Amino acid sequence: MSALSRKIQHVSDESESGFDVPKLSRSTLNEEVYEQLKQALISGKIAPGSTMTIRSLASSFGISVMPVREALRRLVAEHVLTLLPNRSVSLPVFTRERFNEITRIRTSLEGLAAEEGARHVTPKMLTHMTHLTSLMEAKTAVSHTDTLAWNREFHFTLYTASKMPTLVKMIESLWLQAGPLLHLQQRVFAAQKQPVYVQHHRAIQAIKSGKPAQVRDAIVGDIEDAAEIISAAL
Amino acid sequence: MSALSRKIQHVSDESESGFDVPKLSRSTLNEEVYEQLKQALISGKIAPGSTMTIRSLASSFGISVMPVREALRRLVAEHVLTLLPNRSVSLPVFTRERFNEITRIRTSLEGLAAEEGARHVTPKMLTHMTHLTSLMEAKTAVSHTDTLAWNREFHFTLYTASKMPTLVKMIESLWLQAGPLLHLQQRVFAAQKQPVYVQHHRAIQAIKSGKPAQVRDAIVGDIEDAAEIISAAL
DNA sequence: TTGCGTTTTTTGTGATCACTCATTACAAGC
DNA sequence: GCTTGTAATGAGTGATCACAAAAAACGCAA
Repeated sequence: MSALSRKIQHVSDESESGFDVPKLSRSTLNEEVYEQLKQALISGKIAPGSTMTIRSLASSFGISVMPVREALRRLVAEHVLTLLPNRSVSLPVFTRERFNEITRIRTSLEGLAAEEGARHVTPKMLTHMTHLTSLMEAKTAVSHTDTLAWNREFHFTLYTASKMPTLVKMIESLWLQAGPLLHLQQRVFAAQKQPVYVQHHRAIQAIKSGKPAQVRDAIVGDIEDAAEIISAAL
Repeated sequence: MSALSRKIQHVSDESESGFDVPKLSRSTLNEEVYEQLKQALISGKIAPGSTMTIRSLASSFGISVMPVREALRRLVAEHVLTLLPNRSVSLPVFTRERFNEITRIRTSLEGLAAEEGARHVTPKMLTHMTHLTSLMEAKTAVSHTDTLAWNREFHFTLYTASKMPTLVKMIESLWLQAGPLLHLQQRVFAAQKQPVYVQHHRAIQAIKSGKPAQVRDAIVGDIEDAAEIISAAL
């Protein structure tokens, strides 16, 4: 029938924070397309500046235009894609101004999430974060994709602990917007013989000693360190 | 034909083709529906917690289901409406936790926008902001809707000056999410014999004396003052 | 009256078709 | 040769239909 199959999937259960959402949800085609496009974006498979048409995407997915339409509109609403005056969508090119703006917003929001998250981190989360950092620093050659995923989980474990779901969603949106550039950072990081995530360690230590403000500083530093690397390669 | 008519609207007057004036732009139905729903939301016409069906909205608009669908999905993507497990949408009820979260995010983002905007405000913008504030403080009885619109314009004039478009869009989204509560604030404010927008004056003075950090403080104070009022009435 | 299983209706999702606008190609005219 | 009007193609928008799942209504038995 189609390349996309209807599956039953778990929707972020967030067990300890006890949020609303139901345990099971059937995925729709437009959600599948949305996820696929998201993956394509963060893995850099889509060239910035390129426009995409509904029909071509639909035919390549083997489905009709409607789910593609909704997925694209959703990404536009999330500021990941932009709507051209022609009403066609494109992946915007990242200017240095836009990158700097996103970075400043990120330091503001993720700083808040980190400081507030630090107040609610459980010991289990902390060991998880420590584990993730050690994984990232392991000498064994790992794929950039994995490292990126670990880094992401490190940050969002902390952010989710803040119990500010709206804030976390906004940060996710920002990460998605910056998506095409994130793996660029990873490449540079990996070029160093042994990448050391100094700010991660600072954050972990600050959490242990119960200094939320220092956790904020560490996370902000982490973002700015990465931004510097990316900005140099832009 | 339909309750929503396609309108021709003036967009810009710069005509490079000699004299012929108005550039024409045709709005789509889903945008119309989106705007209508937005207006209904910020004017409090939709009860929090109420669910809305695509078909009923479509029939009341006199159009087919598709534009309504897209408009609703867009509002969901902007976190204004929520998607229930049934896949129907509803206007979420505002818990005190959610309101506090939104307020904290607002102080963070609008503080940034205010501080950065203060560095780029033109004299013309400043007089405009002063004028808006005096309008809001005028003794003559004005509608809450007007006051709300003036307040909104005051803030966004400052924010837009920051030249951070992504940031401004995110703030707009937050205002929309808080929309149903904003006119609640206005009602309380109007209950005072003569509302005085202290923080507005502080902001204006700080802009004049070139102290962006103080502008930030004033705007943050404005948000927190309003939040206190709303929180008390929640 | 209450509880439960069945039927009917409602509702969201996706496919297909028709329509309009934008863009391009092409050709006629200056 | 360059410009301009016109046809052709492509692409987004919206209407209608079909389908599946959820909700509501109903009926029957305890």
